[in-house]
Amino acid sequence: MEISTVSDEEIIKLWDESKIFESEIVHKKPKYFITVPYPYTSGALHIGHARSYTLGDVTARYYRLKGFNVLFPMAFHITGTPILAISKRIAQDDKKMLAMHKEYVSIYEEDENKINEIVESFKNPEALANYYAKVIIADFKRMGYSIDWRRKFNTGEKFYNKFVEWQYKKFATQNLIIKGKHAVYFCPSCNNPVTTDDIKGGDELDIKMTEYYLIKEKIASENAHENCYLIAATLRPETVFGITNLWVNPEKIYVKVNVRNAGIDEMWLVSKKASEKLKKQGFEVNIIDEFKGENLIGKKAMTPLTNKEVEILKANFVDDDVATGVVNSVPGHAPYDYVALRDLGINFAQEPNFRMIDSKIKVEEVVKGIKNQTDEKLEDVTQELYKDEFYNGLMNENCGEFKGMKVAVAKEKVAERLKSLNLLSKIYENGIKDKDGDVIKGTCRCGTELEIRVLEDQWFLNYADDGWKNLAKKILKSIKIDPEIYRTGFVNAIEWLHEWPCTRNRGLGTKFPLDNKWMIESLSDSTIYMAFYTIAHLLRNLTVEELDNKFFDFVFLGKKFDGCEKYKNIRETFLYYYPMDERRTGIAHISNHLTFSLFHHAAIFPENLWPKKISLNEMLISEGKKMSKSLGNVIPLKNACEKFGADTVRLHLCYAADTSSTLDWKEKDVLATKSKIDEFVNFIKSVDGYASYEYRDMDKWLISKFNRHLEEFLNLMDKSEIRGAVQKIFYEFFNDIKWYLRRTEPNKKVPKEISEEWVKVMSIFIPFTCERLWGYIGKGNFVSAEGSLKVDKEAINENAESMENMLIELIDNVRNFVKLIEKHKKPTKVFIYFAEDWKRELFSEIKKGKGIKDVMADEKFKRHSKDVINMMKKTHQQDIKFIPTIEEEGGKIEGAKEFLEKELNLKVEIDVNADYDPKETRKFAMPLKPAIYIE
RNA sequence: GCGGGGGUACCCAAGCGGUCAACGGGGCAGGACUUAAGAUCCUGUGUGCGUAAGCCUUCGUGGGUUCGAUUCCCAUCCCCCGCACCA
Repeated sequence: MEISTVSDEEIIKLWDESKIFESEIVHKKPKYFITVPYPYTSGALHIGHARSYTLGDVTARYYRLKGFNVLFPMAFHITGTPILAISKRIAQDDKKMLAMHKEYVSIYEEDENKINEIVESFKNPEALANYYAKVIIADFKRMGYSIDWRRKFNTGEKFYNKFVEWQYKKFATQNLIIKGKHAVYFCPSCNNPVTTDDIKGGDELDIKMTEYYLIKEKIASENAHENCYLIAATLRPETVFGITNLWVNPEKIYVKVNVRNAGIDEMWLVSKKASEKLKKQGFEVNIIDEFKGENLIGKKAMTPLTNKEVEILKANFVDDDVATGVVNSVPGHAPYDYVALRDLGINFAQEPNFRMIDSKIKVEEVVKGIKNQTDEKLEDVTQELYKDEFYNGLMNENCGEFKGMKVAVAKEKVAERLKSLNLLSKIYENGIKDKDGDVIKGTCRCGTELEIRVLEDQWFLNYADDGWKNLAKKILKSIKIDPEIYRTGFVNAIEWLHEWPCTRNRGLGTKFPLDNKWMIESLSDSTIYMAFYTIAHLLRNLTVEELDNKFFDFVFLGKKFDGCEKYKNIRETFLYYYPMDERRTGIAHISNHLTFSLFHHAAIFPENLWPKKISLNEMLISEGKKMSKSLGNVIPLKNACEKFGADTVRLHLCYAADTSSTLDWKEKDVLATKSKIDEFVNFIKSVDGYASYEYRDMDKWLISKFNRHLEEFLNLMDKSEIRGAVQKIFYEFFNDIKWYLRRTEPNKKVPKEISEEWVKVMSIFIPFTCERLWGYIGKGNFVSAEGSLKVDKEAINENAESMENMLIELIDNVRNFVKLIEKHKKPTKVFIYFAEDWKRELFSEIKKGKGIKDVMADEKFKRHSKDVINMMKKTHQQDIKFIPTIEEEGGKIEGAKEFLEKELNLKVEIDVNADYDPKETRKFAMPLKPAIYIE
């Protein structure tokens, strides 16, 4: 087949057949193992996904071209609830979900019936995952990704489960997994915990739960033997120092309940509704007595830490369905309390502990304009005051040992203190207050309002473990981060990570090996799977039973067992590819996935197998806006490929922005990239057919330029500065080509060697185009399989480049003057003069690093002292690379005389001795910068 | 508030102590080619001045360090992202 004319699709087929992207051990060759996170198979890929993958593929191709044995694998993530949630909603005939997936499927299918049939099949989560995996593979191939597909798998497959189980058993033996309490959203009618995917509007709304601190305030009881507490709920435990009274709603039902706390029975007074919530949130609660709130009014309770008796007052604004229905009144710092007391006509400002936080904004000031406790503005001023106090406020002398502490710090400290005195507990409420003070509560997709339950036996990865943290820090020290600016992100992430709940009640993936009722959470099963890639295809030949702990211990850690010989090649394969040389992904993953990956590598693998480099890129937006379904500006990857061609999409993703800035996908710019590729094709084709011949000067210049750009290109690629690399080898070299063509017209012969090398390098970015061109220029095999790329350093000719540069600048200069002169008369002739020999000698002195004093010692310079000082001021040692003789300069211009005359439309007179110099312009001439006179 | 990143010409965007009036792309204007359009190529594109190698003012704003700052330091204003159990 004539490859020079075939379509992208046919090239993909040829690549597949030739297996050039399948990597096998080659001991003589250096290897390069690069991965990009596997996609989640719940929908079609869009152009935003393609950025990381394309940069990953470009890197893979780059190293392949440099002669590395590259492994670039891919798999699919199906762990977690989203796929299940979609299936369920499709099964329930959810219109929105159906429409969305019909749209996705219609990207790939034309026939309406077929589309419906496929979406119908999505009722089965497995079918959904498989379908999208299939189309993603097609998309990746269409994009020309050089992936070794033999290693693909999905995270629900048995052999992968075995691998993850092995990993978690390892953590268990290292005591890195702990068990504890964890609050979750729970749907009472579905009878299971829910995640974002099950919450109505969960993907758009920010549904969160509110964590209330329960503060136990001792209250007298008829029974002197029991410990009885009024349980006030607050978001601000540090304000206990400012409590002047308590609020209870007289109209609502309250209860006295027996709560068993750490084996001790206590009596709590809370609203009846609160008692039910407490039960659900893991408290052992028995109702002893039930009464109206008014029964509590007038009684006194003791505030903790300060041990002050305060009175319970009535307040109708207290909601018995929020937390406990008992509220601390802190008028000095809570506008609501201030206004409520003012409404009651109670004077409280005399209380010695009225003010307990010093900050700029004062409660008395913010409430000035507030009419009464139902005023809507109260919410605004509360937020304003709280924000100021929290971030800028300091605890004052009323706060005992906490005096002088920042409020933000004191909040934690006071809570800890109360906890240690057994005077603090927590309760969770559905929803969090938004900016307007409205509580947005989570509702299950089934329509039921969610409640909060506290799970007692949730499993956590204990990232707070000091030993583990230190290992993660150590790994970070040794790993390369590109661009380096993101390193602090990792430092912070490692520092802040603590217990991470790593199990879920539901979802696809791997069962938690220590407790089979749990599933491993989706971020937690994807931390060291890069190691799995190296051997995934070999494991297919084994039975699942064989993949036990011994097996993985041997393959990954080298622990031998009887019969391990059989798996020697698997161990060898792993060791050949590991450690991973590079992981490429978006910066959004720094705070979780990537940092988890560091932790897990550190815990499982020996130091010599830790990953070597993480390369990162920013996100992508479209025409200045974030891509989102609601804006309808999501561009499916397949559509982009069809519209612009995969090569254009690839090159544009590489060139349109630096990796560390957001890439704005603008159609206008994409089209410009496309036409640049067309230009490239035309150029390479125009080269065809010329045999090698004696190089002319301009050929040497072009070869020099090419090699210089190539050298810079290699440097930039090694630093993952892909945009800069493209600019050098494509855009800048293109400008050189244009110049070359102008200079050598009409004899448009470009050295064939350059076009070959150029096609090779460009195949990294635009592989389809280059594959065709490779065929066109008569090379066999695939350019994508080429494994050599060398800079011909010998060919880089600094002097030739400088001389050509002189010419370019000369033209510029002449044009400038022509513009000026044209206003007065029509120029016809240009005289060119060259710098006198003494200037050349002076340059050579400067180049040697001589100073003014050294130079002035010489009589021949002293004569021109004024000019010498001037020149030395302007000219720096490092700027002087080459000092030609007058003859060389003259020769260069002479050789280009015809060209100059044509370009400038002037007669050119080369006056080496400046015999005719009416305005004495020769004095302006410098080495490599001839002077000109125009008339 | 904390943490991170950033503010560069009409727009996007590189530069991160001297070669910078500032790479590259887009746009715009003029020219070549063409019956025309398109494509392609060339030229120009901060301002004001100059028939001669320059001068003036400019890289958010205001200071400072330096022989020299778009680049370093300080202050200040503005924008974006993260602050978690969500993939």
